[in-house]
Amino acid sequence: MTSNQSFGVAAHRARGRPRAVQPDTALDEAVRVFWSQGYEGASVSRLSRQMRLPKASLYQCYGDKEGLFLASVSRYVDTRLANVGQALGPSQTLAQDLSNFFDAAVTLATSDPMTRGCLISCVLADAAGNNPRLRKELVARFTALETRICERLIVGQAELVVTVNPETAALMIASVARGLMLRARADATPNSLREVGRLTVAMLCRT
Amino acid sequence: MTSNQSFGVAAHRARGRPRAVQPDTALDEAVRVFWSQGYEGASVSRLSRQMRLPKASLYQCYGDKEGLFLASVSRYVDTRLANVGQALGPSQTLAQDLSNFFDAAVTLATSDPMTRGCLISCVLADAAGNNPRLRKELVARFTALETRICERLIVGQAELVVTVNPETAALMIASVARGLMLRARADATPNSLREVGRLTVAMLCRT
DNA sequence: AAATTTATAGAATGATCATTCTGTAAATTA
DNA sequence: TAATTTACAGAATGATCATTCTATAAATTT
Repeated sequence: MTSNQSFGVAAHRARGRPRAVQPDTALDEAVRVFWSQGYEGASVSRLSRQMRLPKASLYQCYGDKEGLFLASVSRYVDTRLANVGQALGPSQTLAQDLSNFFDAAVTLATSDPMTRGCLISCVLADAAGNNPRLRKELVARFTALETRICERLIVGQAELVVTVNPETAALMIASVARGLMLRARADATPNSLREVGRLTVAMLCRT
Repeated sequence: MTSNQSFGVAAHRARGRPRAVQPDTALDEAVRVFWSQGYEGASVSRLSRQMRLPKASLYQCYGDKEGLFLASVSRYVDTRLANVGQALGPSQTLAQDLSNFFDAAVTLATSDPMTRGCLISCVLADAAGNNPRLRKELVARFTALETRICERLIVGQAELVVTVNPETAALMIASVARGLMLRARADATPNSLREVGRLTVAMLCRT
């Protein structure tokens, strides 16, 4: 009994020779290559080899290197950053949710020495310097996180120490998180970074 | 009456044909190229052209591209980051010095649209992913700032809201500053970033 | 003035870059 | 089974990469 390979219930298999690897699995490898090598530093040859996807198929799927990178960023957001955002809840107190948020970010940025830091804060931010499309992508990703944090702050506004502007506080929290991602790129210990998260929460929330 | 070209009073001019451009002037241009293009994204041909320094002279001076980049980072620290660190004083209250520090960082990161963000936080951090020497440089530059902030906090410890660990607070302040640099890379307005600095200071210092 | 020294301008080099092409393999459809 | 469709494996392409070489220019020293 063969599986239907995640197609819909009544879907037929696509015509032609099937792919040797699942596109999502291949993208996970692309994420790792870009994350460690940077956008310009990652060669298509290396990407193709590590993804185990032939160059012709790679260009068929993603158009060009920039398209592959943008797909990798999306995959990274969906698979690696998803639980960082989910930690914001609201599920517990604001202080607890924010602590979980920082802890999840630190764990993501420090768990694998080959992929330290954050694909967005460390790699996309560099590539955004001279590439309008990548800069637009960076703006979108940054704004999305700030909006998410801001909404959580508004829900729990009574738990904030003083009447701060939620938008400014959200940008401040996002800035701390991004600073931690950067610091993780440079051999910081997870514990030292977690302490920064705890301090930030302690200063923002009522005891 | 010819100047002695910034050599010592009794120094003789060096033998051989003199350079067409001052090395420091050339380095300022290299800083701009790396800052906007990234380390891997900046080609030696472009660097040579924009520095108006022939490739042969470039290699004679700096060894290779990595050496030129490290020299550019040093130049950037000395010329662009100097006043950011100096803003920490101590010259006024802790709150005022920290505010000036954040403001100087924001001004640096937003004043020229061709060179948004920070050469260290946005460019060196990316290149540090797979290059041990550049990672070591990143660690050194990051640590230097944190040490500088920590010393300032210890001097003004009485002005902090509560008894916080100065090292953790220093890392937190540095993280906010780096997060602001990243956000500046993505079209943030100077004012929104300055507000984050003000909020951070307000939370850390006694009114 | 002749010899020496260093920089210049730009061509040359070999490697690697992103991208495309060629021929074959593996699937579906008729 | 024959025709069609899509992917595979890897060579080919032309551009660009970092780096070096060649020949000449501009300075100092003797």
